[in-house]
Amino acid sequence: MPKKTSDARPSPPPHNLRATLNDVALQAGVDVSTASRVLSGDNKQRVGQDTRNRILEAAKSLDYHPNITARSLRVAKTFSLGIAVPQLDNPVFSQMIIGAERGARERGYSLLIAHIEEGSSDDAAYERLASTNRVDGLLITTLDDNSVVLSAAQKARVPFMLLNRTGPGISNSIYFDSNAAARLAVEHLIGLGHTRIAHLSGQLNPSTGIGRFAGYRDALADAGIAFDPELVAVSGYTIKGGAQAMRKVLEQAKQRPTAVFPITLAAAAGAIMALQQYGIRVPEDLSVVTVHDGPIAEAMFPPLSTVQMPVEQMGYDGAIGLIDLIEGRKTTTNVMMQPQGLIIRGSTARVPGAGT
Amino acid sequence: MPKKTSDARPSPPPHNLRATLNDVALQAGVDVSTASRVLSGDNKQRVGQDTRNRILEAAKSLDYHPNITARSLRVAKTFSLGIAVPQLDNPVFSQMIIGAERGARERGYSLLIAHIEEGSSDDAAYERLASTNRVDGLLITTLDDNSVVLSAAQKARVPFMLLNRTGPGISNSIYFDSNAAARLAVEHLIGLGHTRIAHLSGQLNPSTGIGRFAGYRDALADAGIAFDPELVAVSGYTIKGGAQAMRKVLEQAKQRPTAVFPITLAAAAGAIMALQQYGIRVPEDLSVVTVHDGPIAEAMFPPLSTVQMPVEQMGYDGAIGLIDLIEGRKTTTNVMMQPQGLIIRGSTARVPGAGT
DNA sequence: ATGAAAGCGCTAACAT
DNA sequence: ATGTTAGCGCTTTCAT
Repeated sequence: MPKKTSDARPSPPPHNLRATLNDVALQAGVDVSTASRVLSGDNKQRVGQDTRNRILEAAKSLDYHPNITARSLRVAKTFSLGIAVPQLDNPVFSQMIIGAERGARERGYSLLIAHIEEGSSDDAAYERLASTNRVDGLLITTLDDNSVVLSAAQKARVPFMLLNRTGPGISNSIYFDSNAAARLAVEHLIGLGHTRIAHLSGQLNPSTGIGRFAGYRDALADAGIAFDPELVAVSGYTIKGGAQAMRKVLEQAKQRPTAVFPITLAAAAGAIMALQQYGIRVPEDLSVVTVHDGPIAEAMFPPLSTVQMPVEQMGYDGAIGLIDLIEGRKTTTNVMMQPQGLIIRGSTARVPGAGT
Repeated sequence: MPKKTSDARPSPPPHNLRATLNDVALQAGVDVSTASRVLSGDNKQRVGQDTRNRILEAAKSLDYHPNITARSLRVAKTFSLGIAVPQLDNPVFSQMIIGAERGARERGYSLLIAHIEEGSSDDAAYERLASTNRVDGLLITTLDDNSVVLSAAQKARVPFMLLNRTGPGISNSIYFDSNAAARLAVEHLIGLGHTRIAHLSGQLNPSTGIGRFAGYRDALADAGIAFDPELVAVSGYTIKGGAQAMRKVLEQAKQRPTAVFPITLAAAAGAIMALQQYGIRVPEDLSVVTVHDGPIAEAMFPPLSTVQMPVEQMGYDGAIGLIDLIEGRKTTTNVMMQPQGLIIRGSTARVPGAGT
């Protein structure tokens, strides 16, 4: 019985559409420019306390939300960041995204993701994001060598930031001290009395692969342990690669190692599979430690001892740094993050036959 | 010495800024509306072959890329989709995102992600995405009950699609036949001669939890195996929950089960950890099978037998369906996906003491 | 302190 | 088949 549209009703959306700044201005009895001054967030604009209140009130009563598209057009910024990842189902990248999303959100930006399909060139993903003017900046991650990505990023003509990598000529990156992380891992093994320590190494990526390998060698050298090339095999960054490399080491080494340091969580998972095939017990017969304390480290059996890697933090800092870049607060940021520590779980033990 | 700005130079970006439609029109000697007709993709616009070519050529020579923000403002669409996920480092969600991103991209949309922080209400994430007019539609995933999410989505006032869930009053969803998947898993065990089959069940989510539990009971009933409540414990969807539930079953059951069907990959990982603590061998003493063939299924020891779940496909179909909704080609889509099959790996074997 | 007016780059009537 | 015009919602000089 109550007529739906009677007289002055303060029903939030006046029409079916969303309220615009103009609607707010009308209702507050001011000009839209004044409303803008109040509502644009830039609250250092001088507006009378009284009018300001009226505008705020009107906005609330109309459930006003700025149309970010219009604002973007006007100020020539999209307020969004793009992140391109090669594999989404890799804890390193998902954690990075979590961090980046948080950073972006805190600064009022959105995060747009692009998945770089296996096989398609990286260029495609960056072009997609940047050339259509969808993003103000790019967060760049890659498994491959930097060169490809770099040229793609240049082409994009927006500021960009390299995540988990750096390199010559890179003016913006946030990366990890892989060398220090490797040392931490290997020194842990050495501290447990191990001397025959294998390494399953990376190859594709200079930054991670070389850094961790160097840390491994340095730690051995510092402890006066001779480097034995038979104890090293290239695993890359996959489970399968880890398993293959582990088998290779077991077969090529005249004297079996008592510990292994696989370059990543994935390689470690593969290594443990291989060990179990051989009937080698972890950690009784052989200790395993790796870098990156991702969620599956806890889920494996035995739970893996790992060096903590601030992956989410890298994503967060990357986003913040990129925004600083975009907004002109900085022109260059190269930050190396340190490993946060060692989490000792069940995969490492004293060298067999060493007493307590 | 060469003057920077001499006469007609075809250097791609005329100024430091990007070329606009106007630049293209100028260079082609046509009006911007004509250029728009050619370049807006809507190529069923009638434009003379000759002018069309000139415009295309000009666009290429200027390296023109449409400003999507301006287009968005004009047509009142953002050409982007939002997806809100509760956990990014869960293979279910990462695979869904991969699929959704692919679907969106194929249709010229971008995918914007929002991470629902633990503790913060889901509302916040949806509001963030939708109320600032950043997205044309929402892909909704949740671990919790639907009700919360639903109200949040309504508030968002954009079309939305539920992923991996459905419910009464939901007009758009794409979900999984959990019942059938559970049957497949349990029938596999029954086929191997098992009769004492435990189940680690969900609880939080009606759709997944109830469906899989029902499939478990149905499969038992069909095989004439009596349901034994002692063999069931609630695990939820985490590793820790899986381990606890497994322990509970082992302790409460008068006669130990010979097989277990944990509700998810995470629960299965936890269960296996618990079994290893008890010195129970998989699969010699006890078989394990679960649903969702995520990447860690292969990485575990023993590699897990699982029912394949089309997670990525759900993401893809969800995105496509949502876009159909947005563009008015459909008004309702409720699709139930079927399990794709059973992958038998090393975690299931014939019941102990049954001969070949 | 506030209003008037212009314009970001694009698309879509409405001419012609 | 192509040009003219208006305007999406907002911010930002420039006046007052």
